[in-house]
Amino acid sequence: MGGARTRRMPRAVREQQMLDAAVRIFGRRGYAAASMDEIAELAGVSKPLVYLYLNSKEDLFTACIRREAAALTRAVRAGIRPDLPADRQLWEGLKAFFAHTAQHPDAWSVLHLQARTHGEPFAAEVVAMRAEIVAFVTRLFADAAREAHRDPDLPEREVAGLAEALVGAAESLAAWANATPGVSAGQAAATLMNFAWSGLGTLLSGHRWTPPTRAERPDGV
Amino acid sequence: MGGARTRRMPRAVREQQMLDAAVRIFGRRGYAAASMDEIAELAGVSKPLVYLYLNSKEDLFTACIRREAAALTRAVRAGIRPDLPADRQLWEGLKAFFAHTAQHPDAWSVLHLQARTHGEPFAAEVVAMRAEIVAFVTRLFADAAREAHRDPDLPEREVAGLAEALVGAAESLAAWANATPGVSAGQAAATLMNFAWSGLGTLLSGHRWTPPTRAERPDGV
Amino acid sequence: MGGARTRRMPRAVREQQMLDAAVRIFGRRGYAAASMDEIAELAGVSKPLVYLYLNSKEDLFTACIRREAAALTRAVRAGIRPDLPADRQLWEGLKAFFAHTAQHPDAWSVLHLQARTHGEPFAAEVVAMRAEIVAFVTRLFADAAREAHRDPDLPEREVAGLAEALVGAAESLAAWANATPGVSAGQAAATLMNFAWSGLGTLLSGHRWTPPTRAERPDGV
Amino acid sequence: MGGARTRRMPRAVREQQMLDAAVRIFGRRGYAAASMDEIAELAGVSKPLVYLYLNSKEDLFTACIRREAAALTRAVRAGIRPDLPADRQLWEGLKAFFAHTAQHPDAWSVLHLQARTHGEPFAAEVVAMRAEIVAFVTRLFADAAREAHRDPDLPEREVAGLAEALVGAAESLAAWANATPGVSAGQAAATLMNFAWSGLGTLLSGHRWTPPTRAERPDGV
DNA sequence: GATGAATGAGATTTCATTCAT
DNA sequence: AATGAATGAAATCTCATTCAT
Repeated sequence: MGGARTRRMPRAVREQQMLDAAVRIFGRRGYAAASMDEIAELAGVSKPLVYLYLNSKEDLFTACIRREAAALTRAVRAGIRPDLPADRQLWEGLKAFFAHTAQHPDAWSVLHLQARTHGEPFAAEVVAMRAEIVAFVTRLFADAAREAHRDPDLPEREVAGLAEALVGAAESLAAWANATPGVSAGQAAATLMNFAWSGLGTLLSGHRWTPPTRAERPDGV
Repeated sequence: MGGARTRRMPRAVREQQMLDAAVRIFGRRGYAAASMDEIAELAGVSKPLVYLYLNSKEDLFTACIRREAAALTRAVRAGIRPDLPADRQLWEGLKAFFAHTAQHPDAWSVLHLQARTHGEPFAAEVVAMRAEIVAFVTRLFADAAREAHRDPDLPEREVAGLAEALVGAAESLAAWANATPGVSAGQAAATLMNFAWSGLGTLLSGHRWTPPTRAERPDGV
Repeated sequence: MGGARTRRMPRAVREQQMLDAAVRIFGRRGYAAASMDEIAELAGVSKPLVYLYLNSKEDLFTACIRREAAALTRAVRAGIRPDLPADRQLWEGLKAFFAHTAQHPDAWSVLHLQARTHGEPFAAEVVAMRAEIVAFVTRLFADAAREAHRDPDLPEREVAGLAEALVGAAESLAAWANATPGVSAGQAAATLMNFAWSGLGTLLSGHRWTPPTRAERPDGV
Repeated sequence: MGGARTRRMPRAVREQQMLDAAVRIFGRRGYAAASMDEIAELAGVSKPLVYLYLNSKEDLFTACIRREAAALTRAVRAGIRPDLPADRQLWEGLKAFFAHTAQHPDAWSVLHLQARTHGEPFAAEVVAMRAEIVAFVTRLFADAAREAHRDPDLPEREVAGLAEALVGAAESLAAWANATPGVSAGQAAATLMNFAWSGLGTLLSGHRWTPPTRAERPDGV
């Protein structure tokens, strides 16, 4: 009763402990370099139990990715008020994103680095999550155009590219913010908002940067 | 020269063949999953020779990173005319970057993905390369401010963040352009220029997006 | 009794269910490849119960062998009328043997194949059963000699060899009859009777095949 | 030079040593219970070398079966003079068979017991070898009929059954002869010849054992 | 300059078996 | 009477690395 080392726990609880340990090890060592021995030890159980519950190293990795992808999207969605204007929604979403990745760096490593370094089965899980976020950002950009009462004449492909760029920048800044002491989630979000929203506004007002014509630089790549 | 199966070649040539093979395998399988057997076979030599020339798996990986980081920075630098205005310099640099990563996807995978998923010794090489590029972009931003004859009142930390965001967006777009059929290096560069340069211009003119005050959202994160 | 999933049954019944499952798994997979997990699942009980009742994998295997050896000898004995002449007794015994092995192929596999591929403890059980059958056949052969009113001058060792050969042929034909569609127990028995009883008659009448003398083949093995 | 423990030998030699060890261990322990560790140790090499040369446990087992099946058929064929009459051919073949199995009991165990206890891939190898031998015996039986200038009126299926029975009896006697001290290959062969050839002669002369009619035993199985 | 032969160490995975309820 | 939770021990297999020539 109230003892120190808990033995014999219900399966659901043990599974979460195992996933916690696995995310930490996978996030720090990478999939291949992570050893099931180490994960089991960190989870405080024997290796056979990990296999009994999670089946195989691949299944364990997949379970980690799924859990953390769900947690991240849940966190971002929870930060958003759909009734606010588009810029405010993006701002809240970015803040939630940077806050979550800062608080769960190993999980972020699993999603951003480790899962992508391996074949389709794993990468596909992350691609799905990313697609959801890119779609959300794309919708916000369209809303912004409507709110500005402009017919922006931005082709779909370009909007998709812009959303890609924003999400990519966010992913990159997450790593930067984590690695640079003194940079908070709010600061990272503000930097990105300034960059992105200003650029978007300029584009919507019809001003765009155009590459030099071939006449000027006939030797272009 | 001449014969069918070339044996006995000068060391420098053999080494490059080994690095070629290693970049391909490391880029596709990842560091841990790559096997020295496979690399040696692809290089057309025996394993002991790989060890004789490159010492160990770690050293071989480091040599790959160094060679490809140098190749990438060389390619970007070669694309730039320092006498042109800042926007044109950035445009040329981005075009060169996207062109090089598209032409050498395995090398880009080694630098962008594989090197980062492993401990300090490897990541450090890439960090150095990235720092050089970020510094270059930061300088361009400052040049742009001077050219606009504005005292932008942009604190250094923010400029660094912006450069970081731009480089991150570029890295992300490189993967996107490689994976999306029909997107050329030029198009990826144009998308990014629109995003970044327009935003930068707005910032320089003093307009900036500001987060809502605490009064409005007292429950903020 | 009555409900869908029967729980809580008397020990004797549960034990037979376990043995049924074990015979099937052991017969198909072999001793070592059979897993206690699979046996427990097929028996519809939990693994600890199997251990509670049958003690260990070895004990379980031994119990299977014993039960099936007893069942086979019982079946053969039940087919025989001791008051009939020797040839008829052999005929009935063979028919019963082929019928039983055809109806219980997994049990036959356990006795004929699996038990023999393992060390003394298991093989011994089968050896005992086999010895009983060989002794029975030997007795029949002796009876046949007496019935024929001949002093056959067959040394004991040779009779034992003949009985051994008959039983071996029967075992072999059992597998053949099981594997060859359209061969019934009666046909297998008839084939063997023709082979064995005719040969025995010839031997009893004093005609025997004699190997060539050394003079003819001085290089014999 | 002329040292005690030989290291560094050509691959072909090492492979044979490994097969020797594997046959011994597989023959005594069975496929599943045999451990690659034990085989490697008995062969005097490290485990990785076994895998390098023989690929996997399954491949190693298959290689054993193939080698020993080839050796056994070669031995039997070498013992036969095709220009002799049928009975002499059978006699020589049986002698060679019993001599070979007596001299290589582990190999015989691999072929007769272990290979059959496992799935198709392995059993198939032995089935092929056995089919060859059964075909040879069938041919001899037909030759005997021709030599006796009889039109035996033996249906093919029955001849096949007889050949099966003979081969089965031989297989069984091989184990018996190995286990019974003082029984030589020649004695085992003589016992079987007496049994088989006499029976065959009786059959060829038209006398056959016929089962009782249903009228006599209406309750037959 | 180049390689066939060989291995120590460690990876994932499975299994028979027991404890606490 | 019965079981969910848990494990020690060992299996197959792979890999980076070296030796002797």
